Amino acid sequence: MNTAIKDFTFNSRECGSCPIRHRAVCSKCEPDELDRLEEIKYYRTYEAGQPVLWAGDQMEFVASVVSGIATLSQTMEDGRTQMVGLLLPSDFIGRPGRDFAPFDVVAVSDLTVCCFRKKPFEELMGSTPSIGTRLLQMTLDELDSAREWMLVLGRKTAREKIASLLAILTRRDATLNQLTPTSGMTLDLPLTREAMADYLGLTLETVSRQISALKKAGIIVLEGKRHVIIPDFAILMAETGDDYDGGLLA
Amino acid sequence: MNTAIKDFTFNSRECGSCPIRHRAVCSKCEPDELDRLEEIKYYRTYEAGQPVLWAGDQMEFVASVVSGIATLSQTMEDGRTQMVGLLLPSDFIGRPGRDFAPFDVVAVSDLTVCCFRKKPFEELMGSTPSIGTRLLQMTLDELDSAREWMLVLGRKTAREKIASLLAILTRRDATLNQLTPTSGMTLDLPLTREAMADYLGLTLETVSRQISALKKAGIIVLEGKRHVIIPDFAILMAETGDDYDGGLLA
DNA sequence: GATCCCGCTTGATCCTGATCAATGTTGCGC
DNA sequence: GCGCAACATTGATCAGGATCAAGCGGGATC
Repeated sequence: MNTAIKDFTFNSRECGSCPIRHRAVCSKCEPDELDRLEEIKYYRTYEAGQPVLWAGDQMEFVASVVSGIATLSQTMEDGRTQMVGLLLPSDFIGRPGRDFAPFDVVAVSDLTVCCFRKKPFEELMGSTPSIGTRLLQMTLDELDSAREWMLVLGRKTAREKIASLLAILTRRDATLNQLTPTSGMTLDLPLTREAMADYLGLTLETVSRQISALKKAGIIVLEGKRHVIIPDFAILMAETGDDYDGGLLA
Repeated sequence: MNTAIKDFTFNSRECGSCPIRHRAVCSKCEPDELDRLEEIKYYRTYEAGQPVLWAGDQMEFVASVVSGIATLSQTMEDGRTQMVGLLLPSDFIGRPGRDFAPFDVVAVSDLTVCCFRKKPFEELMGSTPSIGTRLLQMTLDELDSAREWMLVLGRKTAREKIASLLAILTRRDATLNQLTPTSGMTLDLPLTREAMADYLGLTLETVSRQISALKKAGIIVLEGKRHVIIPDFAILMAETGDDYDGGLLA
């Protein structure tokens, strides 16, 4: 049985120590399978606002976000849209074994993705079980996040929704940059008010009002429209409605 | 490479032709790996209302629903709860590679599950890539359903939510029983009004009112509280807000 | 510097679904 | 058959967030 690649994912940045949290194709791992990944690898860039995939499109690659941000969303005929996922650096795009994209993928900022041609990637997956295992773990993570988000959408108030979003973005940011502070955190909002609304199942006016309310309450400090300072992360967490035991990664 | 088991899942009912939609461990497939599955297999039954797993519990098995219905849900400290999944016969419970249950699993009706001890199952998975591939596909399916449900929770009106739920339950029922009609369908609601409310992010009163409204509009016919007749599935679909092209499995 | 546009904020009002409350229905144990 | 409990329906009122509308601020373009 082939276990050449022991740990990795599909992002090719920062391959120093191949930690799981980097989810990086690690050039230090095992050379032979990696060479095959390298062969089928290429980069793509998108400008802010550009679509990457429309729901129903044929997918001829799987990919990993290298830099920038994309959204995964669904739109009804009458224009109501719901974001179903936020793709940040190290996130995976694509479905091995599926031919068509199930949701719209749109670049929100300038975006670079590291693509692997789908056919050969699937073949490699078939011969390297650890890739499948890794992908299963990542998919289970995504499934858990999606289900947690269902609680936010179905049961939380507007204020709790905003607090939850800020908390999640702050956490993702901190783990990506390997920070572990608990207070005095900072966050550059990657989304417009409208995009936040689409993520939270609200209108942009409500988003704006609730952000103002959190600001007035001193729970966040705004510098400009997008730069958020969080004086005390625990206080923000208290607004989410979730129980919180103190760690950043609770 | 080991490909003994070509297609299967983890339910052991109706193994006649081993179609993907049965998701059955098919005793007609390949004997050697199946024997190993049989070795680590056992059944459990739960009464209606009984918990199967609480979030945070150690999981020592993975399982597949044989008969009955269970729910996957999350509850906030103040009691607000959100259902994040409905487990019907053939659905899979468990996370290979994870030790703790992420959500509550509760039997809604009398429930029988077919369990596999987790450790040996994971070992079998490691040596039989097709199991991992199959599980990845199933997990991707669940992820897509979860994301579709996010649109329901975030953007649909109460009436659309009810219609969506009825449509989904009807479809699942039809595919499980291999029916392919398009009209004159019938559905026995497996859920109380409260459970429906928890699934849809509504209150039970709103669920009741909207069901009455659909009844008054002739979109559904009720016999008793739980038995629903759907005179025209397309008309029901029109109430969901989704686009619908005519097939039952659109 | 003037203008425009986009993203955002704020205000006034409306409406959907929540909440509170009473009543109805069904099934079960006795 | 009676009483009880769980489930369900219906009504009255309330409130949170949507909708409609006006205006602000800052960056890009001319």
